[in-house]
Amino acid sequence: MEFNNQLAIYLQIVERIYEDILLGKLKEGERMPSVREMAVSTEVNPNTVMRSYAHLQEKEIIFNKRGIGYFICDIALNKIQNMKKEEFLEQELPKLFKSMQLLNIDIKDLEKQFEVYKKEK
Amino acid sequence: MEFNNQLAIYLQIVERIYEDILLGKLKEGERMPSVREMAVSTEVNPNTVMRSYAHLQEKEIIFNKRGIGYFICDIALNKIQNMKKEEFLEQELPKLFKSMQLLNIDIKDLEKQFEVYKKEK
Amino acid sequence: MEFNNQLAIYLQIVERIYEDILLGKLKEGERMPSVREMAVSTEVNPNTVMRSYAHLQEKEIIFNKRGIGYFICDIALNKIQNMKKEEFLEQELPKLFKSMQLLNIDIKDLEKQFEVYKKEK
Amino acid sequence: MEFNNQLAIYLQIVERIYEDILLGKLKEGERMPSVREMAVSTEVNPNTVMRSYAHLQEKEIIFNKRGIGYFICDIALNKIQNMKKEEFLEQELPKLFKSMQLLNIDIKDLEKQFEVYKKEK
DNA sequence: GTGGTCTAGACCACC
DNA sequence: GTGGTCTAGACCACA
Repeated sequence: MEFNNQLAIYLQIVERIYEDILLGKLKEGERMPSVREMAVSTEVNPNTVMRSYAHLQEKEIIFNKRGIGYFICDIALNKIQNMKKEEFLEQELPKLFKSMQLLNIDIKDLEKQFEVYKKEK
Repeated sequence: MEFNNQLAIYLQIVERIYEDILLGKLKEGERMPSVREMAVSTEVNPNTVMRSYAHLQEKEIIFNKRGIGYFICDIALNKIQNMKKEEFLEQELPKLFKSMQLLNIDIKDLEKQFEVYKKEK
Repeated sequence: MEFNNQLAIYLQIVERIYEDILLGKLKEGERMPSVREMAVSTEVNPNTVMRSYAHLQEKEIIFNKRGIGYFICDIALNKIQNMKKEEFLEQELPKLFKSMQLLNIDIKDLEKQFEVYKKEK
Repeated sequence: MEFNNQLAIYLQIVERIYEDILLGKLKEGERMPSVREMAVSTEVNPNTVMRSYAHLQEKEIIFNKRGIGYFICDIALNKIQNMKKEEFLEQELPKLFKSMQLLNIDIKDLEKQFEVYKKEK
């Protein structure tokens, strides 16, 4: 897995797990890869993965069954959607609009770009 | 001045100066507030302001006249506009579009929100 | 059986057996449920039950007749009572008193609560 | 500092900090010892102290000023009192009463013990 | 000076 | 096999 330098690795792992749940790659009730497995697959120290998992457990996205592993909570998907939506509305959007005004960018420009983006994917 | 804990204080100051230039509050050729003045007005350690100014100097947004102070470069406005546009296109937009797809948000929703935002201001 | 995540499962099983003996649900000389039965009834891995039984055997609360099963020792009740009393006096009480002092809770408050508790049961 | 083996060291440090706040040894608004200082005074690895502090920050008992240190939140005392009271009422007390019934211990016995305890201190 | 992150490696209890 | 904790040591950004 490739990491960028702006955000702590353990948080980038968290973000990727959020995405995987949003995209249905990880489903509620399912078992997470073990700490060690995840450490190997992401080429990261197990401690770092542990930190990601601890963070997710704190946020009640996953929970632990002793000696067995981590599992995705039942309300995980909904919780993440709400969290992300709030983040979007309260942080991303205001920042976006501010940038647009400062740079005199029109909403029409965005539309075009978005079409391009969707086709690329 | 109020700071958010996610970004280094010196960079938050830099951002505010960028904005002030974009909005014409600070004009090319003008003298910047002295480090000490700025430190007082932002309630921050002078070292921190110094760091902001050094950063701006490196980016050739401001320049220093020894013993006199810092002044805004002639090409500052244009430079910032380009920098911000690039940042917008290469970082903000992709992130925005990704969020929109993950959360099933339509570009039409954005338009409405933007109208609201413009009226509020 | 429902388990709490703070204490090892095998120890929670041990605790429940202690209680059953103290309450007379399990009597001295009686045969314990087999490891498999217990595993089914508590919805736990047989290894875990095995561990509980091994723990109890080590404490001389139960003993094993090879090929037949586990039986409750003759002095089990008395032994558990002493163990629990010691635990109560040396660990629970000091912790309780410390909490009471830190939180300014009076012994009178406890009395009232205890009356309520006894009626509820 | 002496640690017992039943609870993670970083949580024992957390507990001691709770107590210090409850006892007024640490006051709201005050700066915490730096991570390194605390590590030396408790004879523990700085990482472990870091973990305690991160935990306390998560619980909004302390907060961080970048480059300066950790400070005790304004509502810390109240928050801890509530937390501890809830813990006491919902966990310690039921456990206590259960023990008392199983062991036939009277509330009068407790009173006497408590008097002894208070005199010792 | 401050915190924050990461790695490597060890050890442990538990299922 | 699972997670959890701790140490030691390094490196970095920040005030």
